[in-house]
Amino acid sequence: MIPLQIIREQPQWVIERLAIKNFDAHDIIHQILQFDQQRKSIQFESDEKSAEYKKLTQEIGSLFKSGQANKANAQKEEVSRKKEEIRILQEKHDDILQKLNELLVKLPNIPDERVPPGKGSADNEIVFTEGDIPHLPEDALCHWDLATKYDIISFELGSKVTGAGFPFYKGKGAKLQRSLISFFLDEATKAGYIEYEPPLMVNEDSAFATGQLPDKEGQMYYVALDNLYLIPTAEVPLTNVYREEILKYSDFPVKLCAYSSCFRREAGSYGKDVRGLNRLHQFDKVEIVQLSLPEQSFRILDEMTEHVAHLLRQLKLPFRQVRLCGGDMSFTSALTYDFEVFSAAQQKWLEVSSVSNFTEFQANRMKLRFKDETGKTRLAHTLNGSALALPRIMAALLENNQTLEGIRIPEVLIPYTGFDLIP
RNA sequence: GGAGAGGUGGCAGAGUGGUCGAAUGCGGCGGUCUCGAAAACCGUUGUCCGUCGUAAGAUGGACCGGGGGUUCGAAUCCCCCCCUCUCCGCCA
Repeated sequence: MIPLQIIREQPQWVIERLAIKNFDAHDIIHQILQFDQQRKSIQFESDEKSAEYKKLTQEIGSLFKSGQANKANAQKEEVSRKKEEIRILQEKHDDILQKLNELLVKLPNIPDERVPPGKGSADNEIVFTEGDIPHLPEDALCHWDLATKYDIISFELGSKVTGAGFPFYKGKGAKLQRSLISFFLDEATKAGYIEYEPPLMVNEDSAFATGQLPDKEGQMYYVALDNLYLIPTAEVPLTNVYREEILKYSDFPVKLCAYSSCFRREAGSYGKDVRGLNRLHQFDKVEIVQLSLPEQSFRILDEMTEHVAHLLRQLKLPFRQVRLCGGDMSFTSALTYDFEVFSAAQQKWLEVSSVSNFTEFQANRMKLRFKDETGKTRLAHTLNGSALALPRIMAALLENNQTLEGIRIPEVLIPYTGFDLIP
């Protein structure tokens, strides 16, 4: 949620910035300003009446105390009238406030100056590409075929037991998966992130705070009986750890990480892109989250992308860093870098990480604040990144490392797997 | 799931209808004292939204788990929900 203050002070600027996200905010902003004015004047009126009302009730109190019950009773009628007036004003006020909030919630975060304009992924900017693209023989297999050949992942079993998009990992495939998780968590911990094991379901407030609700309601699995949502990413529970908190200046930076399964309905995704591990309903991910001082958040964003790049280097996967354009970035983000690895058999770049600075957008929703040096309460900034999402890493590892003898395991993972080859 | 107890300021903890945003203690911050520190003493110490003000600040309103109700008046009484604790049941 964009702080109302910003909209009041520079509405035109907000409209211009949001245009980068292909969002026409003109009407909404004007309505917001109108409602804001109305709300304030109603509050002024209501506050004045409340003050009078309070005084009257206190007078009645002291009249009763001094035994002047008759006088007191005589005043009751006027108090009731006042009370009714206040009630009506309150109702109006709350009604406008609700409308105002409904509009505010519709506005996406303001994109940073570096965000390029554009409609979709074709307009993203490649920041750099790194690593050698392996040259596979003609008969190289895609990961879904390798999965079957080496009996390490079963999509059929997943379909039978649950449904499409819920694969089983098996034997060395399962071990490799677990090794990647451990490796990623160890790297995050080394980098100073505190490890959490979060709940896999969250309540409505949490889902709202990070921006999943009301916007992406249909993307989450919902447990109706208990009114809980399965998390689409550990970002949700992790960032919500600090919901409604006021941090001290010295608490920063706050760094958290977590491994979790992630659940996404992916309604509306079909076709080639969803083949194999490319797009799943349930997948594993290690997530890093930071809370930062506003002045430092973009520097921290760089620190986080560097962390991700370092992971990919260690896994010896060819990758590129991409700066998302306005049309491709998320509702909540101010600046996002994606990382894509090259999956050599599919001949495709696959997104394995998305690192974003949400500036004060999430913090505003969740009232995550801090006291600055002068003692003033301000909104913190929140950031997060995948470090990393497992399935596509797995896909690229299988495809890129296939040899006649089997799948080679990257060196950094061998201490975790205990084997260097899936034969 | 059943029975009971309870949710008050950063923490502990008083407050059971009126002047309570809320005693007191601890902690935090500022000061006195000190070579310095501790102790002692003094002062200060919540959040949100208005109004006035460039600002510092002044001032009004709201908030005692959340929502609703009773009453001229509610932290205090009633109802619903959420959460915590104790006991019983069930169980990885």
